[in-house]
Amino acid sequence: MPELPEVEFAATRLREAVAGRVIARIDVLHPSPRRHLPPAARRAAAGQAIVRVERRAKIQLIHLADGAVLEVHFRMTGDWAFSRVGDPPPRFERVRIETTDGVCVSLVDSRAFGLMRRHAPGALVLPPIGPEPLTDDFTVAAFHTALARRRGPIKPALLDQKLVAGIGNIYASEALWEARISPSAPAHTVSRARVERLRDAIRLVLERAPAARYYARDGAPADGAPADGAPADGAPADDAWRVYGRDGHGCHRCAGTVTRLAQAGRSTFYCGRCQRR
DNA sequence: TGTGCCCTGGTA
DNA sequence: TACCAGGGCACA
Repeated sequence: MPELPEVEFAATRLREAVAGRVIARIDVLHPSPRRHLPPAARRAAAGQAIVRVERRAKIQLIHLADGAVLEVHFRMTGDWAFSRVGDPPPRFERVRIETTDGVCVSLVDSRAFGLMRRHAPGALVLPPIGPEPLTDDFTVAAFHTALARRRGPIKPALLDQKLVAGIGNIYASEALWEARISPSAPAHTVSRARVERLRDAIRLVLERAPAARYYARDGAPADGAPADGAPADGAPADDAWRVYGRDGHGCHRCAGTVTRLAQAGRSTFYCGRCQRR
């Protein structure tokens, strides 16, 4: 699941592949017009140079020379695949961007949850997004204040991008485990000291994540990723996570057992022995 | 604030 | 063959 480190890695690869090049054409290979660019948006983007690629939370923004912006969200299984025009298309290709000098960038997305849309020049509006967790903007004071306003359990709160940018279901479980906080703890009851621990834990799990661990779903390593690391089937190495997906296994820290819990329709994994409310 | 929906490959 | 996974959005 691409979370912040993986999206950062993807944006970097995209930047290196296409910055300065000119879009020749964009093809959509999935029938969902709501998720991908309609014909008028594709026509408008053709002929435009790509001037900049940036990332905000899990959103990638491709800035074009005319001021328009292509917004891309990988959701669950999206990734970039890079090739040359004329090469066979990668598996699960949903959108294909070709440049005038023959570079081909494919949005590959096995579950087709991903999103690409065009914002007209000057019309870019992003949803409210909280601070980037690896920057100085992510302060304990602001994080504590935001959590204090939440009445529900803390784990679903961490998934709220308005609270902090880029945390997904996996790293939410991992960070709470690192901070020894129960995912069921009411967000507003978590003390400032524990919020600080959680802030540090979020940074730890994000910084520890080797971005290259995220692999394209077609089984091939993402372009530019080292050959070592995760298995080629896209799954994380067995020991990649401290708690995520380890339901029924022993806690890595204490004698407890990892338990799965459903919160807001998402799986949460935690140790009931060393993670306290 | 919680639930259901989108979507489809992989798994039981 | 049915079910599960998940990010973000609309809705109750």
